[in-house]
Amino acid sequence: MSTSSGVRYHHGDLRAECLRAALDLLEESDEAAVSLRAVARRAGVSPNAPYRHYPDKEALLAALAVHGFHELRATLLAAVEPAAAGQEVVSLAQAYVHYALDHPALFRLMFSRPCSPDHPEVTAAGDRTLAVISARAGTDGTGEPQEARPAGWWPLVHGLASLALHGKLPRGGDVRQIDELVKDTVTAMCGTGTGTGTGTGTGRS
Amino acid sequence: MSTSSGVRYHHGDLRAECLRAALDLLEESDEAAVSLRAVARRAGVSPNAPYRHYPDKEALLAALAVHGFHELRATLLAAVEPAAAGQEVVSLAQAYVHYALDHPALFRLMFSRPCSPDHPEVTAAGDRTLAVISARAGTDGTGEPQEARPAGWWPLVHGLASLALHGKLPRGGDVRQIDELVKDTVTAMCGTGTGTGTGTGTGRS
DNA sequence: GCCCGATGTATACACTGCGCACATTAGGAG
DNA sequence: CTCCTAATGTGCGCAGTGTATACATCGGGC
Repeated sequence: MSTSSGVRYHHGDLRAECLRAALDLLEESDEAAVSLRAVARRAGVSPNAPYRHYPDKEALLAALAVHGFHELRATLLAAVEPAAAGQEVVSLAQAYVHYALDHPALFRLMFSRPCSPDHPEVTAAGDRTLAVISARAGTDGTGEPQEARPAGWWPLVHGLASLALHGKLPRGGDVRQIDELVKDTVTAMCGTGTGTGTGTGTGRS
Repeated sequence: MSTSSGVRYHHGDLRAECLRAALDLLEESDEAAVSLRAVARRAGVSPNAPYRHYPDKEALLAALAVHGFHELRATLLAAVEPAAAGQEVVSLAQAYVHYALDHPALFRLMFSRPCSPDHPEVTAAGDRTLAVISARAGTDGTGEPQEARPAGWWPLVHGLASLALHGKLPRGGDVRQIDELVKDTVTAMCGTGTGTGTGTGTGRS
């Protein structure tokens, strides 16, 4: 179904299309559904065509992880920008957990295997995201940093995300209640005094 | 290599042997290495023999997870028993992280996929372990509970374990330094005043 | 002594990752 | 315009996997 019909032999941008297809497969089911053949099928291309752009399956998964880290970073940046002073730790935490819940398979893929030895791109993308997390907010004009995130902030929030993904957090799977739980836990553990109502969430679905 | 030689046709306890073989494969490499055929090979048995005891691969993995939760529970109980008063949160946390680092593939398997809908045994085993975590210590004779673990304790420690497994914790991969980092983080976030020297660890290798 | 259910084997099929040779195309040199 | 070359995609094949089905073998009850 390719060479004799009018279908173009060259795809144009198969590399990007493979990423898209793999992401779709991830969202639709889970990592097990991401096979190079399924990706090729979805791109309307021969089973081995993706190998021209990704040397092996690990490379495709690594590219997916990189994409995820970029997206997570953007989400965190978007969440921290309009945050009211003093609510930054909560907004960031909620955005982090939201991202995990919105992209469960991708989030698991990003943190599943040790990334150190292989694929430096993944490590780099992860570190760039981590920089957003560990950075203190810039000065807000008064000259003093808006808020400092304690050293345990990331482990706490990452644990909340992982356990929420695993379904082991109380309050079932409702997003609003998980939002509230994240807010309560983070404020309690990080000692932010301002506690007014439910967090506003971060705009992500 | 089976029916005509003197080798016994029936294995005796293949169910347990499959579990052992699968655990060995997990420790030697990772979850990807656990195939039913490899398990059967290692048990010296036909490729399809395990299906007599586990209806499909998921069932085997679920049994592995159950085993892991039991083992983790025992480890936590062992760690909490000889703990000095006021050091319980730290000892438990270190034991939890140690278990993750000692059995990386199994730990990931235990928390990889949402366990709610399928395999109630896994959920039950996980909840029994969770009970050890969330329970307050019994009275120590004086009538007052030794220590209360705050609500965010588990997410924090689970996050520490996950990130340590992922290689994203500072201090490289050295166990002693991770021990100290866990101790520092947990005491800082959970507000336990007693801070004397490095934690003793929990006796696990 | 004989039969039956439990246990393990044999065979088969679809699917996967991946290596190899080949076909097709785009784009520049003449 | 023609031809050559490298990038890109196809076809085919191999080994390994999960799983279904039919068959062989064993141990315990009548």
